[in-house]
Amino acid sequence: MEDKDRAPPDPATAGEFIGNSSWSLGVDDSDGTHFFSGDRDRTMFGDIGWNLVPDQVGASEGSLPPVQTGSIEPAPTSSYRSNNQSISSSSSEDPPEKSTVSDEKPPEIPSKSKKKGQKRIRQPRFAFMTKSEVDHLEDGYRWRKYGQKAVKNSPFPRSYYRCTNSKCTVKKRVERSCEDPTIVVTTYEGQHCHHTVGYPRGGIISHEASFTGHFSPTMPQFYYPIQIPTESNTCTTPVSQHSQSLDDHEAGRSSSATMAVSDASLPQHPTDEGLLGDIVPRGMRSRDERNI
DNA sequence: CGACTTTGACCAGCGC
DNA sequence: GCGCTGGTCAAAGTCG
Repeated sequence: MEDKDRAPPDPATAGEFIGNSSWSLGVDDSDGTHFFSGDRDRTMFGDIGWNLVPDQVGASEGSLPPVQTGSIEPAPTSSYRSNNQSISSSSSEDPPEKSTVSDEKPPEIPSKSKKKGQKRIRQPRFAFMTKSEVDHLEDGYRWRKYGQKAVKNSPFPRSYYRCTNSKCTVKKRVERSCEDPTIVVTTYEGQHCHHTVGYPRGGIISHEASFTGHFSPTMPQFYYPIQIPTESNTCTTPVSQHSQSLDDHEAGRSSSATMAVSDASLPQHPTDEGLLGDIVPRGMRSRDERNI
């Protein structure tokens, strides 16, 4: 088990983002979900929630802070199991500086206490799609699977994970696109109130880590969004329109790999402010970058 | 032995 | 009200 945390990041498990160089932002009215859209390259992600890393405690309790801030830190890597199939992400259980979600306990979620009459509180959600052959992408945190369900109109089951940190209420949902089985859709809910397991051994970080709770400018790359239309729930990942471009890029690749579109390599990006700018205040970014 | 996964059952929300 | 579906629980099993 220890080996898991020490193993070098596995590109295959890290997955590959499906990205683009042109994108737009839309909103899915079904549940206040925001989706980024784009049309090229590999990285793709959509904001299925209201924010990424709400700074204030309780922000996730329904309120939707317009700006997200949060702790930014070196992202981690994780580990993988020997069979290379069931990968668990490593994570740091220690919250050295719970600066952002500190003082108070994380928002209480009636997860375990499924008491009658108690309404489920939705946490901010953020989803992205990754081209990967493995379902569970590593993101620097450790997750415990607590459920799996067959999804309507999809041949692929959906897995439910919870952060192993007892104080952390973050959950994530992993499922494969019904239209493009090579694409894994990961949806995060909530925000981590702790740091990741540690710094990446090998320097490769999964994209997930950067969005789950600690948008990390330390990572040399950012990802560009693609549209994740969600007209209906029949298929959470209608990525067909992207498949082609993806395939083009993926041609020749045997499997998924951690792939990031670095700022530098994205000339057409809306600006490196783009998504990042919407999420992490410039000041914070620079500050953290200095910590690299 | 502890951590994690699997899996069936249960519960709540939602649409009809 | 009823049925469907998503989400969660928790016991049992697996693995290192």
